[in-house]
Amino acid sequence: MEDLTERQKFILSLVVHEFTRTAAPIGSQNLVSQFHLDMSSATVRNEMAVLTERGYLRQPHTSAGRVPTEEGYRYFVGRLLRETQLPDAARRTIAHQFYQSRQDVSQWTRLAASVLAVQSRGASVVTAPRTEQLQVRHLELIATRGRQVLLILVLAGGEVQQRMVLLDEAVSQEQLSALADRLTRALQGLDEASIRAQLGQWTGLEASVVTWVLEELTQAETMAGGEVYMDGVANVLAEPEFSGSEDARRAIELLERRTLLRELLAHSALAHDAGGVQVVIGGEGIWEELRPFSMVLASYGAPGLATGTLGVLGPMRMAYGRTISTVRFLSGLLSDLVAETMVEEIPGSEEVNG
Amino acid sequence: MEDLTERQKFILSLVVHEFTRTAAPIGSQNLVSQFHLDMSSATVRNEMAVLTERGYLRQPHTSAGRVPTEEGYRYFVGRLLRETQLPDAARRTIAHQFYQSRQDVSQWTRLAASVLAVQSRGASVVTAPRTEQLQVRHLELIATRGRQVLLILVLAGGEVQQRMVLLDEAVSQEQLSALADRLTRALQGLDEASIRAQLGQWTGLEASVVTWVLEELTQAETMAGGEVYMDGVANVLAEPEFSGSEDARRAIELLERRTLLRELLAHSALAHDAGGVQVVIGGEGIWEELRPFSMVLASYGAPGLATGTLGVLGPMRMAYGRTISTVRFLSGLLSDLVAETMVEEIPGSEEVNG
DNA sequence: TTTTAGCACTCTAATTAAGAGAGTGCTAAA
DNA sequence: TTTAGCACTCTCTTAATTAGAGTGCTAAAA
Repeated sequence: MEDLTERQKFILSLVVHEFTRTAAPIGSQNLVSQFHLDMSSATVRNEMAVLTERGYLRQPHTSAGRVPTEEGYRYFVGRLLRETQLPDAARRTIAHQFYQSRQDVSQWTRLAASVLAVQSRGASVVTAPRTEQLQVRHLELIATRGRQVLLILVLAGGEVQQRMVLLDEAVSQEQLSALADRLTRALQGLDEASIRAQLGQWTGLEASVVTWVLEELTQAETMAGGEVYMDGVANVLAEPEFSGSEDARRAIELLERRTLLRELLAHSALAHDAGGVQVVIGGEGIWEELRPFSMVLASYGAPGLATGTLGVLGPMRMAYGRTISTVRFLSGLLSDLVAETMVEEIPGSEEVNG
Repeated sequence: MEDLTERQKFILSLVVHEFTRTAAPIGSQNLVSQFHLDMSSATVRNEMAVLTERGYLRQPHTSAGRVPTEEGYRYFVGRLLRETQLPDAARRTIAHQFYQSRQDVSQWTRLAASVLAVQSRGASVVTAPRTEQLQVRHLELIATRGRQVLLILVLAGGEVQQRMVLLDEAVSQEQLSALADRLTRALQGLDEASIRAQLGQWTGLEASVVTWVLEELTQAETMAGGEVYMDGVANVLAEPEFSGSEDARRAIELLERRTLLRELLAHSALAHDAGGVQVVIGGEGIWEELRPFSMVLASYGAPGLATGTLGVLGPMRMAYGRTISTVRFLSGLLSDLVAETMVEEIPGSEEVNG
């Protein structure tokens, strides 16, 4: 099948833009007067007929204007949308906000969710950065009261896990510190499997602590994705097509399940890829609950170090241009922050010794 | 003004219950046949007229059934609702779930939000437990790469703050550990003000670290309330009176602001208190956005140790009985967990020394 | 004095009918 | 290839009608 003519592409773009703005079907007349096109409405109608036949537009009913189909949006995003950058002013403002909360990783994700929600006017979801490879970097035991001890486990990548444990007998802080030091040296750089393999070499109190460390690693593993921050859920409800529909409720349920991003990325091959940013339009036939929605998502972070995901859920008629550029910008910004701030390879950490 | 007769109270209860169930105005006929009352609809009508005059019921329009007013709900919650307990089975199930994630504080709050949302069929908000008095318990410095060091600050109460800092020059892990140990001894049990008072006595690297600790304390202070977990937002949208109304969107916006619980508790004197559980009905004339909603909330934790808040947002016609008993039960459960697991007074922590 | 049957009255929500408006596809001319 | 003209289609709005639920009042019964 031959490609669309330039004029057809142009009209498709106009319909997508206008529908994004008004959420109402677009008629030929409307389009001509709105954009002062130097062709007649009949010509536009003919082109629209072609676009409809090709499956890029559809009519809600015989005598209504046109609305983009899922395929129409895909064509638009994949071939008509030119790469845009976030305005410089916006970039600077956002970067400044992040600069101010540079020290606190958990703030990033919250801030990213907030910025994303505001810029895209959709619901945003951001997962905290975390290492895929869960290795022990450091552990610490802190006496609290009697036999209760706080176990702090720092993973490669800087993630900190904490847990209260109950010893068989009371142990002084000095002894705990020495024990933690010994175990840190022994376990540093090891992942769950390696530690499990040498579990037999420990006895008594040490064995207990190592077991707890293993449990903590397992739990960190299964928690897969870590903290999830959401923002702008109310934005979705503000869209006219969702006010008072079941769709919005189901979408929010989906977001609340917290597994959505992971599932989507697992199937990411299916989505359209716009320079590292994935666009999932209308659930791509796989996620039935997402049918009236689109999602724009991207991973961020440094591979092998720590990675996370950020995404936006919005109506299918979302402003893809702005949303994609925001997601791309934030993804880059967060990647930089991860690279700057996160812990790097363990062997090199002792480069200055004594 | 003399009090309501028993029969009037009874009818008010029935109206509240029935309206909670159906969300439609309740007529006298309806009520008689529904509950096989041994009085005529005319009698019920007369009593309803009294209740309406007293301000406990109202009619959406002249020829409609009755609906409880805010005052009606207040009377119901305050004087008619008898204290109920969550069924034993439910209590056991919930306690078991918490038992399984006993070790991880951040899991509690998430789990509490989930349980609360399911049981109350509303939107739940839970803040993580935290100490009001921010005192240093322990600090740790972990070398990562070059001059980058991970500063871990454990507060009294067990809360852990982490932060990446950049030293002026590279320092070995041994030196960092010694430094952390020195500073832990010096700062242990002190709050922000005390540390700030003796800031002058530190110099060089130590002064830097102490400054970072102070910054971290300040930040922990301003974050007031710590992490906020939400669940069941979609439940609110499922209620018939909110499907397709602005109200639901505004309520969700309110929840997303994350300051709601704090504001509500600050005014808690205004709300009705049902055995430690606060019930805020229809915004109590203060929170305009909450007008069509009610909230049931409670604090939990051990005073002076660590406290948090949990609450439910639902329609004004929510099932107060079940919601209140769930909130009360969870509040108790979380309090127990905090008391069991959290760190206690610092001076006693060295009871077994060497 | 309290309760209840009877009844006229009121207001909403659902149903139907009519018409305006927007937009289309087709035909034939430019 | 484009465009003016036109009949046609379908939805959305408005108005009118009706069915139904529920009320308040009155007068009789308990």
